[in-house]
Amino acid sequence: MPELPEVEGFARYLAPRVTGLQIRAVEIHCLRTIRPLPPEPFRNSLRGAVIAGVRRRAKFLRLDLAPGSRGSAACLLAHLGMTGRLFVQSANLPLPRHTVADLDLGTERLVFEDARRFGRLHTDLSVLDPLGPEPLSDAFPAGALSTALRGSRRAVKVCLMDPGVVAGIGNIYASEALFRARIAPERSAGSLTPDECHRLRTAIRKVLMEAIRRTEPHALETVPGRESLFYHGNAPSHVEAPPFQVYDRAGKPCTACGTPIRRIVQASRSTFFCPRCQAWTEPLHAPIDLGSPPPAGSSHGHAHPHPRH
DNA sequence: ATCGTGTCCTGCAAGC
DNA sequence: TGCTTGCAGGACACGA
Repeated sequence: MPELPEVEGFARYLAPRVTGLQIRAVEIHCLRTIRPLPPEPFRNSLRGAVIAGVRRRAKFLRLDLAPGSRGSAACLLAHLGMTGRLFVQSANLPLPRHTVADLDLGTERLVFEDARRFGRLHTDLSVLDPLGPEPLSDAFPAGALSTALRGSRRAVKVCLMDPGVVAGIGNIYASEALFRARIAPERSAGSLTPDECHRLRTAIRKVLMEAIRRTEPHALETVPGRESLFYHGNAPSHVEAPPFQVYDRAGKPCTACGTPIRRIVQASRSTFFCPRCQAWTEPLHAPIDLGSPPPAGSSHGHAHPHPRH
């Protein structure tokens, strides 16, 4: 699944390859991908436009279109969903099996491949409006996180995955950041102290920056003709597994203390954590059941007394 | 207003 | 071997 670091990798890979090229035609192979627009206005708004640059916002890839060029759209936004890839291949090569859309750029073709079809294409910038601060930007100051979490009774892990709180943190890096910050994922977001918020913010930036450094552009380049995905869980066998400390490591020893990593389910998503390093320091609560997710409607609220008061 | 859950979708792995 | 089942996940819709 492409998370923020992978999307950043795509932006860096694509920018030098498509900037300055004109979109001659747009092919939509899966209508779902461009919902809710009907396909014709979508195609027309892009046809003739010249790509002025590529950048990332949250997990969106943003292809800016030159203002003076034909086409009414200001930009093309791509969200890769779970299995999306955006890459350039020679126009005379056959399209991959799961191509959902492609742009004719002359001798090159920009291909959007997406096996599970969770990805989306937009020309409407307003989809970016509800997004919270960019975790790696200066607009994510130390106080921003504590302000966003204050008063929330939701679990901090669930809050981190809310794009309105911080943009672009997915399931993998939410678990990884909480481990780095040594904060239990089930803690209510509003119960975090300013110091814990500061630690969490530092951890978020650290895990994301390290992952961006790991993302190898040439791994994105070798895409045409390759069916397998390079994301976690689908990487070719010669690619080293990402050095996650807790994600997908249930039952394996914690890299810091050796305690088996535990998996729980929060908001229908897997959460991984070390029960010792991320020990719950709030007032007494019922022990967490080992290995199995908490029963639906469990007494979560009762088990965690109000912090303070 | 806030929060939790179900839905979309398909490839893969596990179990029978 | 071949089938069924469950799981993975971001964003969004919807109900409590």
